[in-house]
Amino acid sequence: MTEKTNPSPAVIKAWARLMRVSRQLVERAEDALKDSSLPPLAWYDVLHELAEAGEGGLRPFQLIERTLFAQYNISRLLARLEADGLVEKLRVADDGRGQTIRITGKGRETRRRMWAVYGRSIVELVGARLSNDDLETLSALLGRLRYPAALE
Amino acid sequence: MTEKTNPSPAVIKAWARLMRVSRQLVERAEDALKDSSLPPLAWYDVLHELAEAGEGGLRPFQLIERTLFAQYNISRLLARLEADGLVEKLRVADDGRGQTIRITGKGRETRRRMWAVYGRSIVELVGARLSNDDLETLSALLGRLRYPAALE
DNA sequence: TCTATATAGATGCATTTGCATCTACTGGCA
DNA sequence: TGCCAGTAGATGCAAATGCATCTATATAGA
Repeated sequence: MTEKTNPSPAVIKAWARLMRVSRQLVERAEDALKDSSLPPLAWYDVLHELAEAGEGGLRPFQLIERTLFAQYNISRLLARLEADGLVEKLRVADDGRGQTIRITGKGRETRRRMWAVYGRSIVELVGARLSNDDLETLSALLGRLRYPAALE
Repeated sequence: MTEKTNPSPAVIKAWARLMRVSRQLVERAEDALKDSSLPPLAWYDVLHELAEAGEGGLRPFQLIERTLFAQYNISRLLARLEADGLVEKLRVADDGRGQTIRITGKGRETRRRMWAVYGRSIVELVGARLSNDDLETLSALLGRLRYPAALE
C-alpha cells in the first residue's frame, strides 16, 4: 500500500484560498502603509521584535529565527534600518563575529506610527469580518499547519 | 462614538498565524519545486489558468484578474514563458492592441510535472494535517476574508 | 598549540520586482 | 472625419531578492 499523494478537492480548495487570501491581505496592508508613506511590513516585523527585546537588543541570527527572513535578507534589511537611524549595531563582547542590534528612539517612534496604520488594517481586513469564536477556530487550524510540526 | 481601530489579541494572533503559516507553506512548496529543478509557483499559476482555458487561450488582462499578479509582472512572466516555449502569443483579430496567450504542448507537460510535485506538497503540508471537516471549516473562514468582500 | 570544522554576518552578481511612463490601438463624440 | 479619453501591454530604471561565496571568529580535537 502506497502513500496517498493526490490532493482531494477539499485540500486544494483550502490551499488555494489560503494562498489567495494571504496574498491579498498582505498586499492591502502594504498598500495602506505606502499610502501613509511608511516603510514596508518587513521593517515592522523587525522593529517589532527589537522593541519586544528591549535594551538588550537581539543578535541578527535571533531575528532570523523569529522572523523567517533569509540571512542575507536580514543582513541587508538591518543595513537599511541602520542607515535610517532606526536601529544601531553594537559590538558584542564575548563573540567577536557577532553584533547586537538595538532599536533606537526613532525606531520606536517609526514602529508606533506603522502600528497605527497596520493595526487598523488588521481590524478592517480580519477583525471586522470574523467573530471572536471564528478567530479562535482559525488560529487553532492554522496552528496545526505550523512548522516544526506540532504533535499530531 | 468612534470606530474601533485597536486590534484585539484574538485578531492579532489570527493575523500573525496567517502571515507566518502562509509564508512557510509557500516557501516549502517553492523549495520542493526547486529540489526537482522545476520552475517557481508563479509559473504554475499561469500555466494552470491557461490549461483550464483550453485552446481559446486567455488575454493577459484576464490572467491578471485571475491570478492577482501585477500587470508588469504578467507581462514579463509571459515573456519568460514564451522564451521557454511553454506558451505562445497570438495576435487577436478584433483588438489590435491585444494578444491571446495559449499554452503549448510543452507547457502542458511542464504543468503536469509541476503538479506532481506541487500536489504532493499540498497533501503533506495541509492534507495530512487536517481532517475533511477541518478543511471545510478553514475554507469557509478564509472565504470570508476574500476581496471583494462577500456579503457579511 | 595547531589544525579542521562550524558559525556569524557581509557581499558580488544575476534575476526579479516595483514604479512610472510609454506606445499603440480603441471607442465615444463633436 | 478628427480629436480625446480610455484600455492593452511593454519597458527603462531603481530597489529588492536569491544564490553562492567570502571573511572573520569560535570551538573541538589531535
